[in-house]
Amino acid sequence: MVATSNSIGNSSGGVRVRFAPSPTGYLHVGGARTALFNWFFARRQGGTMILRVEDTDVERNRPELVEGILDGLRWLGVDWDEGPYFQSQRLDLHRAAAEKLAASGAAYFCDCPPEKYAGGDAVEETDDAKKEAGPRRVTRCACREGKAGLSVRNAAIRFRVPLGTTTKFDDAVFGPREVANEEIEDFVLLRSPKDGQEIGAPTYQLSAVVDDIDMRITHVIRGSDHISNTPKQALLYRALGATPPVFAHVPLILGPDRTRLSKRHGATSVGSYRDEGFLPEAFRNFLALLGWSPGEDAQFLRTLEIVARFSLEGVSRTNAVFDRAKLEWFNTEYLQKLPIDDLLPAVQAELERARLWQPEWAKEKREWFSKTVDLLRPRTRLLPDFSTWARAFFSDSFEYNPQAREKFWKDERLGSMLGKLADALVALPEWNHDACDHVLRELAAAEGVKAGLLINATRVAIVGQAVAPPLFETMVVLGQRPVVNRLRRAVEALGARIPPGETRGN
RNA sequence: GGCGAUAUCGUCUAAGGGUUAGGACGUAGCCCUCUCAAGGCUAAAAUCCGGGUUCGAAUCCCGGUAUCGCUACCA
Repeated sequence: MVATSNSIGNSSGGVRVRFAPSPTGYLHVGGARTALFNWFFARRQGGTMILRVEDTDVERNRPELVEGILDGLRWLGVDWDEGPYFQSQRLDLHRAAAEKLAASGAAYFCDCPPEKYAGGDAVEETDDAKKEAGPRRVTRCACREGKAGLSVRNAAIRFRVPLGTTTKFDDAVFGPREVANEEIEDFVLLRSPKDGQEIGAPTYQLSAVVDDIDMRITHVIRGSDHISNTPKQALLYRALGATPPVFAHVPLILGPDRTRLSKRHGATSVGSYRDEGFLPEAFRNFLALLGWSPGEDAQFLRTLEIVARFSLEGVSRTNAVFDRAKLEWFNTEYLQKLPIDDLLPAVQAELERARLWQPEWAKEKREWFSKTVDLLRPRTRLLPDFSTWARAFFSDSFEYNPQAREKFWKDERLGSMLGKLADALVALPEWNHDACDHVLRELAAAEGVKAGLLINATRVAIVGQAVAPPLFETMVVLGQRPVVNRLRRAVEALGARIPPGETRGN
């Protein structure tokens, strides 16, 4: 066992999983999916979710990024029961483990230059001749057998991989695996001390295993890029006297060109999807189905349903391409199908962001707000649509969409007709769908034009868009006074379009 | 180069010896219609290649190919 003095973890059994990001960048979609799978599994099993920040790489760490990663997780709806723990604060535990391994002979001091190991095909430090012949072997240097004159003071500690045998582990996704130990290099546990340092820094392999043991992790769910590291870790577990956890490697997420998802493919950070106005639950649903299948045809799965069905058996072994079009489809599904009360807070946040929000919409005019959002949502794709495309529903200050004017304000008679429509509407004693419908169609008949001409022109006049909900429902939520005012404003806009004294051809 | 994994419509996937190989996204068309969506209907679209095993293979085995991963004193 590892030192228990500053041990974490409780004594109760049950599933314990962790998400362990390193703060070298933002939370990206691959990490988010890994976090999500851990979380689904923990929640499904009634287990414990632990967050651990793997910040052992002093060179690349950016501590200021940690908060952003946590924000991304919170937005995703991934919560954790323990942590965040920081590996940088647990170095003593890791070092103690390395020294213990060195003392027991499971590890050894090595002062060879790193370049010797990099590239990995130095057969033996002595003869170059053998490089050409035969299959390449993993580097084993003389330090392994106790090199003479070795200065322990500035040496690294390497794990002494036991030769002549094989290392096995079971993967819940990929099945049983076995590798010959000859293929496993004597990886570094503790880096050589930097100038002025008393003792070196632990590596990922060491820290991860020591912490997983100490935190009593039962299931390591992580990206399949770690599958090749796993034999090393299995070896470490045993050398430290611990039983390896269940490993579950989930396939990687690829860009449309089938290479690993990266900045080149555009937005890869979770934050950018939040900023674009995706709903977290839609994003979760999309990510859940990338590399996992419930085994039936269901696509639209609320989070609770996913948790209820999640199992490691359903995880795929094939890397998956991130398909933005499908993500957008999920978002429109949620925009349309969510119980309206679940959607309202998200729309409110969007309107607040756009400085369009009126507090009364959450109080005495809540009913109106709910109806309006419900009317708008079938035509929205992203949250900002509510404050841009649908701006006229929440503000008197809006502009006429140029394409809409072009398309529906062509007819020269429109100026006078919209004026007459305003006059007729202002006289209406009751403001409802049928009354508006009746007035407009009467006018169209009297003018000898199709109702559609007037309907489309009116739509542009009152909401500024060519695309909007059905007109009479729109008029009802907007209200009588605003509709009349907007029609009169449109009459002016239409009049201004044609300079006085000038006739216009077709 | 070495080691490993993976391979079903363009994409995500279902089927794990016997199915017209199913669903979803996207695409195309039709219906609906006051715009545009939504919705409904329809269509095109796949078992990487080659060998085996078997009465029968997408499914099991072998080889090839492709892709991805690892091959750091990064994580």
